[in-house]
Amino acid sequence: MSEAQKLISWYNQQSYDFPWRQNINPYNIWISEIMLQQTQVKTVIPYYMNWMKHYPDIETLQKADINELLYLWQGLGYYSRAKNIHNAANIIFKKFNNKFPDNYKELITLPGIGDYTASMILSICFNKYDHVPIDGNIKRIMSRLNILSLKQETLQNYKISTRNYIDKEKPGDSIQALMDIGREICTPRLPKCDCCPIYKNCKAQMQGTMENYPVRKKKKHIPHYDIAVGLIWKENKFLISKRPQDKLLGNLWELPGGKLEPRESMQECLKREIKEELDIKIKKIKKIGLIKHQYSHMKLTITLFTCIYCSGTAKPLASQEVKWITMKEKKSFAFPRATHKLFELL
DNA sequence: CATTCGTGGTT
DNA sequence: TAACCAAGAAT
Repeated sequence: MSEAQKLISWYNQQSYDFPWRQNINPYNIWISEIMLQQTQVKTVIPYYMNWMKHYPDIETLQKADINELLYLWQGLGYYSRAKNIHNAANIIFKKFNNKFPDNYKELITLPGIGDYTASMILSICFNKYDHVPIDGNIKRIMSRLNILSLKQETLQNYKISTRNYIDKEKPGDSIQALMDIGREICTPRLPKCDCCPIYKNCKAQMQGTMENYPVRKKKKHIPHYDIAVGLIWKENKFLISKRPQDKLLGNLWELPGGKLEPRESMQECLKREIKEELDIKIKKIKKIGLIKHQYSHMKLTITLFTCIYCSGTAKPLASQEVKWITMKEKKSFAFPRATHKLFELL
């Protein structure tokens, strides 16, 4: 029995029944694959269920409002994924006449779909053999099987080694089997080699050096910033502003404020930022509390103040949208996690 | 090719 | 508990 056949036979004995595997079609797999990018299965499941309830197909999705999509995406992270899905749905519906592309050339042109996702859709939905999806799980498995050095860890190398484990009749099942092994068995730490159907081929397992692969790159220093933000009240409403589309947390709403500059107090910072961004003046600044929040590439300490609107137009100089809303109305806007943490201080 | 994109789980 | 990591893509 070939290695690929061993995998298939192992896969058939397993029972990982995720919602996107219950009715396999390009739309379902596409949405699940986008959500699963750099995101754990456990986290994705409730978002996926909710998404399918609201947008069961491409036609429903393409005519949806991006703000609604973002609202459902709240808390998932990497928010440009929602924007990309929306744009891609429009392209599929209009340019491809609502027929999901079944070839690499067209798939790869869609926003948010890269080599991995295109190959995954082709393998699972269309049972195509000629494109091998390489993700973090498969990299880890192949790196351990072949004890690859940092220099050998190239996409092409991964694809070549992975081919040996793909059954020509059932490419989709082969890939899913590898993903399941990577997630459940060949884990980054404490891999469960006893349960692995292909452990006999694994050079790292022979040496007992599994955790050394894949080779870790040196970590980058993560900067830390202090931020001051304000709940600016006018009557019973406060001000929120929409973040620019193509930057961090694009299209999400937040409380106005900004980064502390050298030799500046937090209160001075808040006044300056609000003057710069919105051209308004405030009074009665009072500290509420602070939260810490970590992104992939920076750490923030955000101090929350309340204050009273004094004068000015509240016209955003940076040309992003602003709104005065009541506390009740805030639950119909999409905010990033950090802003939700700030609201919890109240 | 290195950075920039979030958030929550895990050790 | 700080560090690492998760079904990557875009720039």
